Amino acid sequence: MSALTSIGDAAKHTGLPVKTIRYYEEIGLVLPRRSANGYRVFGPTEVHELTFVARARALGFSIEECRALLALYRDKDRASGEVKSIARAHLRDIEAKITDLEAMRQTLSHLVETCAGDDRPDCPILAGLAG
Amino acid sequence: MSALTSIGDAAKHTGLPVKTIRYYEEIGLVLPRRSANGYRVFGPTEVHELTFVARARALGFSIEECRALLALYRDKDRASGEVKSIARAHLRDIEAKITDLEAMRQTLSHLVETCAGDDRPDCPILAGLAG
DNA sequence: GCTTGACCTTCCAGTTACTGGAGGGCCCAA
DNA sequence: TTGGGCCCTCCAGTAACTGGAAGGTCAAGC
Repeated sequence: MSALTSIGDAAKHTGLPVKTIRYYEEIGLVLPRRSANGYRVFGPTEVHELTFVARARALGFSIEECRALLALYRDKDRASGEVKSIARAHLRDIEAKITDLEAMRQTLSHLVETCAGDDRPDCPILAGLAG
Repeated sequence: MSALTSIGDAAKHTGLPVKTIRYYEEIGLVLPRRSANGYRVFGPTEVHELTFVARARALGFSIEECRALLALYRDKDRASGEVKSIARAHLRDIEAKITDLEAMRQTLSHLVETCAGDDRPDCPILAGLAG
């Protein structure tokens, strides 16, 4: 099956855009080999790594966090504590973002509810923003 | 009081960094006048507009949304319906982001909980990312 | 043998909203 | 006159792609 794939096939397997896979190579995240004609060639390892990165990105990890996680993923002798501490730090970031967004949602939904939203100029939203 | 202020004073009044205020001028958002020596001069109107933008940004509105809101803020004949529709669209964005982040938090906190986080290499977090 | 189309390649520019820094004026107080 | 604290402009960098131009490769069809 997935012995050696082109970038297009790797994209289909991972759900990542072709452009993104090229970008990941450019920044040294996942490095394919090259065939005689200069085309990128992805082995099963590289496809797995791309899948790994795609999932980590979907969980909101930054590229640098992905780089660190990928290094641990490759290192069969890693300590799971290292992985966990990266994940926990990211989890805190996510929770902080949720808190911020909840506050925005609260304020904004209140403003939206109190605005008539008709042809008249009076507007509690603008008034709220003006302070 | 706030008759005419320098950029530094405008920054203190609005809580915005000086650099950000310069940037807002550069993109045509809030345009101060200039004094004879080339320094920016902010009247009460500009200071109010900067405050308005600062609040809108704090609620997560993009610069382009701020530009639209500011145009409505300036237009005393606006229809509040226009403001409300911008705000409601943004509210939907915020809610969508919260939903995404909640899903990430859910998945990630589950992975974190199941990881021993010690010196051993076995790691449910990495396993989960690998799929 | 030649063309067509779907791949693939590189390189360059743009996106969002700033942020940092270099290099240099202006102005008031000691 | 020197110092410090403002102010100015311009340039480059950030994160993570994304779009587009210009061109090479390869198999299928006429």
